[in-house]
Amino acid sequence: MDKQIAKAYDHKAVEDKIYKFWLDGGYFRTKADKSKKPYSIVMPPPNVTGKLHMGHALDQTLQDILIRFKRMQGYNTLWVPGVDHAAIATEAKVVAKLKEEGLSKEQLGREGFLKKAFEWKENYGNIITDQIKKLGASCDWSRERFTMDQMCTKAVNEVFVRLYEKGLLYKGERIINWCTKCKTSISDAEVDFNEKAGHFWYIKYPLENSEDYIEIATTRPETLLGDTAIAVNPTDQRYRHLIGKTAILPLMGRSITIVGDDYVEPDFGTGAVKITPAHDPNDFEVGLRHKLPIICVMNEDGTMNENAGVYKGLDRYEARKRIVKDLKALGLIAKVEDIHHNVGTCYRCGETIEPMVSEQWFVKMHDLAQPAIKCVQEGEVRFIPSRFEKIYFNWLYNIKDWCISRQLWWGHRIPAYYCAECGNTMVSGEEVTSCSKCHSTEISQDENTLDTWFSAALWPFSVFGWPDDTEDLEQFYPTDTLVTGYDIIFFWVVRMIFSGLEHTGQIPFKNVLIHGLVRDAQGRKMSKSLGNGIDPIEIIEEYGADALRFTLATGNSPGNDLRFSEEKLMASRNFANKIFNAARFIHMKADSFSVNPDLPENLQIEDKWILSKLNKVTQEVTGNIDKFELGLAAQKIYDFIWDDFCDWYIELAKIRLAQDKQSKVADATRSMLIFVLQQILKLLHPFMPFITEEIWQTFPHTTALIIAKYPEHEQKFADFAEESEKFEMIIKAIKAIRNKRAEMNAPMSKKIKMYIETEHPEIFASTSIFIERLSNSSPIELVQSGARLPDDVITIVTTDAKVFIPSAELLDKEEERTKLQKAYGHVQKEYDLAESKLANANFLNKAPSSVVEKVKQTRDDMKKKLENLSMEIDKLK
RNA sequence: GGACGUUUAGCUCAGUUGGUAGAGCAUUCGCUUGACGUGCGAAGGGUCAGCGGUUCGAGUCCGUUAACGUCCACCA
Repeated sequence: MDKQIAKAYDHKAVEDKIYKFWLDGGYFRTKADKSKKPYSIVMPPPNVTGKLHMGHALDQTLQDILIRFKRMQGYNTLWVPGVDHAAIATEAKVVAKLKEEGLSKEQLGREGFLKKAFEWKENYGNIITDQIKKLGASCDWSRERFTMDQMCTKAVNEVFVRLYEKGLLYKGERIINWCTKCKTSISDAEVDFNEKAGHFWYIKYPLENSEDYIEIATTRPETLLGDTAIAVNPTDQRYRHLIGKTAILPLMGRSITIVGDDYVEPDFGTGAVKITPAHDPNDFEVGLRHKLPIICVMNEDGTMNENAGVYKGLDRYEARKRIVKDLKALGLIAKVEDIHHNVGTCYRCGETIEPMVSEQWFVKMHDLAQPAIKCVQEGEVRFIPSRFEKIYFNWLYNIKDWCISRQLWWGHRIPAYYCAECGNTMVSGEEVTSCSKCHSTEISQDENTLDTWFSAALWPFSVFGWPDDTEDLEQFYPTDTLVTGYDIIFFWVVRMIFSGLEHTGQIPFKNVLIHGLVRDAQGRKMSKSLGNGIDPIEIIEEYGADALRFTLATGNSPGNDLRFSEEKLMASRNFANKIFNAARFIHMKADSFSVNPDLPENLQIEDKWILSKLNKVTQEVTGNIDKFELGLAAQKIYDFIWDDFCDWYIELAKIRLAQDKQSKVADATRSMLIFVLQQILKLLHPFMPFITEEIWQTFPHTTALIIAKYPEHEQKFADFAEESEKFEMIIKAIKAIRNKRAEMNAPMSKKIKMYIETEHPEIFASTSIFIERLSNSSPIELVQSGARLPDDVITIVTTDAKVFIPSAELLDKEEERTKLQKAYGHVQKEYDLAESKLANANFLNKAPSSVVEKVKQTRDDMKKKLENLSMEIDKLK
């Protein structure tokens, strides 16, 4: 630190250097060590080809605060970093890149494509980890994992095999969500419902052997081609007689039956529903109940297939237009309504989802969900804030089977093998080369890959080498805290919990700290399409990682969204600068002064005051962090540093040092400055690691700050409470004098004369130098009640003292009297309130005695003040 | 349709087991103070969304209403 020249903190000169220092020192690396209590966090893995956004920055900051705090408390801390292969997202990016080169997936073939994808991963995979480092994340990079590395893949295969053998996995034809753009199935959780404008077409289906029609309404006329029934509610008088009858499917001429089913709501639409089991989840269920044929009329790319008759080959929307036109021509369109309805879209690409019957792999969820519900109900896993438990339960109570197969190449290939000879299905973690039944070698592996979240669900234990019985697993699993946003509770948190319980028999983590979204200054969600995203790296460049971290950690509470603003960032940067300058000052005054690790014996009252405050803030901050109230903790440290330490203690120390540089008192003050600064650096380190470590190292030290012991509550400091309170009287007096001076337009540059009347003359006498300097007064005179004073004095009344300032020339009696009367009114109100409480027998009986004592104290104080004030008001008459 | 969140100073937000409200920014006034103007000293500004209840006491707990927002389900 160039303490002679630099007046402002330069984060650019510090952050990379300090990060390298930590890395070189191996402070992030952890060994399993049974003699120490473990504390572990597994990082939610960002997408391997992604870029750091503010959401990550928040997430990582919170984790790093917890890890650094626990590390300093002496825990054996481990923070495991890693990245996710992000199946759809990455595959889509690679496909887009290939397209630029005039290539397609299909042209390259599976192996060729995967080669390209791995190249892509190698090129871009480090970007995000480098960015995480910029934030100061103290994770153990020697344990960095990738969801598709060998270790994780082993876990994925093991889990697949176990679930299969347990009968919890099945392959079957079910209705799934199909994205025609990504050309893959996606799970229910991956469908976003967006309101879109559409139409409601009322279509007449002729009844067989009749002139009559039955009218249905649909938003997707093209699915008509796959209709295999019409359903009505069995209680519906209008249609009851038609149940069991047959209608003719328009355009196709097929006979379809009319069935009765409770699913149909008589009041909606026409009360009759076309049933397309292959293209609607509800219809699929109806189809199962009535054993209806399933006719799929669409291809994977959203064009109509051979079952679509003359519409074959047309895109689904083109087919829709043609079908409507043709129906119109036949006079079968009764009416068309404009409507707004919710349309399922792909969460990745935004394309309208096509529900479609398809053969896929599913995880049976019911049995897996039960222990996951229980462990949260019983408090084994705790959500912070707890309201998210409700959302968690709601999802699990209504859970449906999880479609885990994806028609992608980038991901874990499903370890299922099929025999071409006998059709046998074999599931194995090892490659299968011959059939276990017929010994044929005509074996092919399933072409599909697994949902990204399938591997992510195993993350908390796969990173430790599960299913092997590793030291890491034993020491660090279950992990302590998972930190993540509320947006992926369903995708991820739920699945990790049931997976952990099922496969390891243990919960994956004890606490789930949920944070909100980072929004822009207008409160909008940051998104690529809006272009309102703020790049954390640019912010770090301009303001520093410490400032960014502090901004993200303060002024919000768990689970709530936070608005990102430049103003807050500036305030955080200014805070860093404030600390830097405090340290610079201490270097100037106490450099080469070796601090005695034991505090000096001759502590002054102001020393005891700051130690008492420090002790209190230490205790509170530790409690707050333990309760995940990181924002509160940061705020308290901020206030202590800025207000108590910088604005008061350092100012007091200046006066002490100026008194007599050689004295023992001055030596003690120098010790104190260094001691308190060091405690401050420790307290703040988890929040602002770079600047604190940097300053720490400019003072004599035995260890790096990152592993220094976090301050603890000290009884010897707590014992200073009484004296500390006495010193508060002096602070109050100084504040009151300054206040009055400002009011009276008596600038601080003008020296004034003061007399003080108090019941605590010894305190005021011993600290008179502070009062004189900090309110620019000539030596104060302590006077007794009733002492003779100059005629025209302004009086300042505090609880503990009356301060008289002779300043006839400044005094406007009338104005002064008005002010005093106003003050009297305020005090009177406070007094009355206290009095009324004390007159209330219920209060006296029921309120805790400490509260009663406090109120009594207030009443007495206010009474004294009132007396003083009224005397002064009288004098002014 | 169901659930949840928010509503506190001009703005953005804190408020830890209930003990008559705080910060940052903004505004106004005063400071060329030997760490820092990215600073120092001060001031103004709030019936804590409305109503009702529990309590000696409610921003804090319960009920209800309103506005805004989010999530889940989903109507063919």
